[in-house]
Amino acid sequence: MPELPEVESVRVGLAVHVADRRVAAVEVLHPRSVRRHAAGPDDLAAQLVGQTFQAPRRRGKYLWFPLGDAARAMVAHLGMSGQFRVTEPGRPDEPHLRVRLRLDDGSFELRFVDQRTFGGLAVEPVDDDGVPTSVQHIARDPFDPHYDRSATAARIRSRRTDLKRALLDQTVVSGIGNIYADEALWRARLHPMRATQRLRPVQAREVLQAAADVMAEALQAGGTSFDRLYVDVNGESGWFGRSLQVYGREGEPCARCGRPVRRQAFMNRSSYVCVSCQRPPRGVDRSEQPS
DNA sequence: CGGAGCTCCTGGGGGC
DNA sequence: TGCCCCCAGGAGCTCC
Repeated sequence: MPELPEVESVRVGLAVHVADRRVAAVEVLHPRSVRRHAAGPDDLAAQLVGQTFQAPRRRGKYLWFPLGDAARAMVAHLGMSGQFRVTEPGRPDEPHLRVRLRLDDGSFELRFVDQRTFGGLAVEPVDDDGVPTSVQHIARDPFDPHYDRSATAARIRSRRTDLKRALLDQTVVSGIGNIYADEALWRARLHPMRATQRLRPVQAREVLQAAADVMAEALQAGGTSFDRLYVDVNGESGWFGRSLQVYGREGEPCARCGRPVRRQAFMNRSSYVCVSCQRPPRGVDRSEQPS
């Protein structure tokens, strides 16, 4: 699923194609994909046509394209399955094509394709820092030059919840999803159910550093795939899951200790842990269902 | 306001 | 072969 490294790959790929391009026409093929644009599909199109995209920006998993008027931006979230494709006009529509943007004189198209429609596009005002309305509540991510790891660690420890929940909370630290949360926890040898308030400061800092490291490595490798839903902006499958040590590896030996990786139900989704390396806190069964 | 649970959505896969 | 159910999960929303 697209987490920070995947979204960053898309941002870099799109920068070449869309920066300084003018929007000639917008066609919304599925209203759900623009549901975050409160004024509706026609208004979205009207606000975009004639505008020029500036180089795309990103915070966490949000991507946005500042418009030439510098007062607004087109915000994009890929959700579970969103993709951008840059194509020539006339290429057959993808089965899950949701929004088509014709750029320049119509010589090429930017297509938003999204099977599960968890993602979407909207046009929003930006604040003095250029951050769109719907992104303002999102915390800075570990790649942000103003990201403060110690402050983020303190914020995690001030929460009254378990560690994985805090890592997934985009208002605490952004960009981390289920996959990189599991990877970071494994690297830091911390169990997902550890109480945030009982963590030592160094442990909170270490799991954040592990998250930053694993995401940087994934970005280097071109993002993570294993779900062919994700392709880069030109439709080429270029993402690899090779750096994942625990996620999706139920029953396989832990790369550190050789004991089998376990899959545990957590927050209505899956967590992959080595219960030998990642000691469960008291009260949590080491074999099954933590919550 | 913080925390937790619910819900949106679609296609693939397993079971029968 | 066909059908049903479960699963994947980001994040906004609601409720307490």
